Amino acid sequence: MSSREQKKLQTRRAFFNAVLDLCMTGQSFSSISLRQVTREVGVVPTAFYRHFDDMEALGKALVLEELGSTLVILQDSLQIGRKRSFDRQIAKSIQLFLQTVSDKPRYWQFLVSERFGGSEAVRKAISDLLKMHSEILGEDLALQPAFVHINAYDRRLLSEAGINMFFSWIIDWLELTYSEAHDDEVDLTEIENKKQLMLHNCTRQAQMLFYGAYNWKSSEETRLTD
Amino acid sequence: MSSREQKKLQTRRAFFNAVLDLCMTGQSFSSISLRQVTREVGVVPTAFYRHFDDMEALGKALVLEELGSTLVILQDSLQIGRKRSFDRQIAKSIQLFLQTVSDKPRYWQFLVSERFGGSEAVRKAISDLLKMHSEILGEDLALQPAFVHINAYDRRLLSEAGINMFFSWIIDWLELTYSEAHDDEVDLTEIENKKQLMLHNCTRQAQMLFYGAYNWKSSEETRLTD
DNA sequence: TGTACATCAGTGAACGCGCGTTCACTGATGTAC
DNA sequence: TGTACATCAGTGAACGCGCGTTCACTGATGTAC
Repeated sequence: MSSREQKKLQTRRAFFNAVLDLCMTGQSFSSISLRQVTREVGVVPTAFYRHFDDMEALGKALVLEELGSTLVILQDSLQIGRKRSFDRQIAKSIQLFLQTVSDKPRYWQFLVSERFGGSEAVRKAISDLLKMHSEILGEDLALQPAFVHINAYDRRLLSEAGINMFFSWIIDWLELTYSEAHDDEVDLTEIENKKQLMLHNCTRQAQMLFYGAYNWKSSEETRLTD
Repeated sequence: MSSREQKKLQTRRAFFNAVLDLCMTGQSFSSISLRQVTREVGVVPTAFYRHFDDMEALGKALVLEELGSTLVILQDSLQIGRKRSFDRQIAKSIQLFLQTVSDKPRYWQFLVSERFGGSEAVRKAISDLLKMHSEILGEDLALQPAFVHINAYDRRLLSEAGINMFFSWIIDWLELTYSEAHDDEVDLTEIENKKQLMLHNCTRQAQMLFYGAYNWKSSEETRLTD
């Protein structure tokens, strides 16, 4: 790759970073302006068009090129283990997942905030990403002895429900980790206690779901009407 | 109440309606402008300040005054019945819930899209609303024989997980009902089939969670670490 | 290797537009006598 | 009941500002000979 191409790619990544940083200030993607982004990157507004047609294209590219790899974490986290006891493994998985969320807060915050957000293109891109990953995750779940009795279709439903449950925790969890990083006057051990409590609550919620799956009979018909 | 006060209240409600209508066009609340709203209401931009300090205040008031009553539906829907058989009642509850979502699509779309959206005030207001309702719902669940063995704390966690699961379906469900209403060329029976399939999938996901709760032992300790 | 030309990421001025907010106003409704 | 004044929801002009997008440009990097 030529040094010119490298430089261009570097700027492109700077655009992605700028969007993520701006989203961390509390704004949603659809309320961020093209000029704000270029200001953050440190280029003139017109330079934007060397990389993307418009903000929608930038948002879509950000999801496709940067956030896909982030979701791979979900696979590792939700691979409810094969060696440990069932309930311990759930706890460990969630601890792992929340840790990776804390490690890359901007990625997860963006995914959650924009999943049902104002940009059609971004919404669609995230939705497709999640669909793909719940499929993969559904296959992974087959490896866990506790779930072998569930058929592929229902495993897919279980992984979808699991992902949605995991996603529902992210914003509250990130708020805790932010206050840990920024509010100097707050007692750090108090936040640590809150994090432990949240970890405990999340684990119990996940256990309810996965206990249900453990006791699941795929053969049983779902009766919809009277 | 004087006719002048009545007229003012009417305009205030018109502002709420305008926001909901604008949000149905695919925009997020934080990307809607004050002038857009007043245009939709049919008043001059300056009239806005007779009712709200700024857009944040409008958003917050909308949640507090209009959307709280919408969530009461959740109570009725998730009161996993006392007369029916367990699994049939789950199916019926979800059917009921999705029906009410279809009945007031603007309300639910706003709640879901703005729950993790760009306006701090709106986010907080929705979060508080949901917290309150999962508390009420947790108490309601005590009335279901299948859940009496779960302690209050865990019932609260269950209702929270249930609400989050229900919320995760809303956008996909609304997309289905929109295509039913607008895409004339699409086969209506095909959409009806998709809706039935989704109802089926949602029911199975909910059953996994509530089966887990049914088999739950509150006394069992949640072990967090190795 | 050296030269002459092509490419193209980033520049900077300019545009018309919708934005939030100010201000003094109007005229219908409400109130006091 | 009739009159004189107060209230206040909605008006309309005006403001400065940041926006997205256009255009002709610059100068470093890449390519052909």
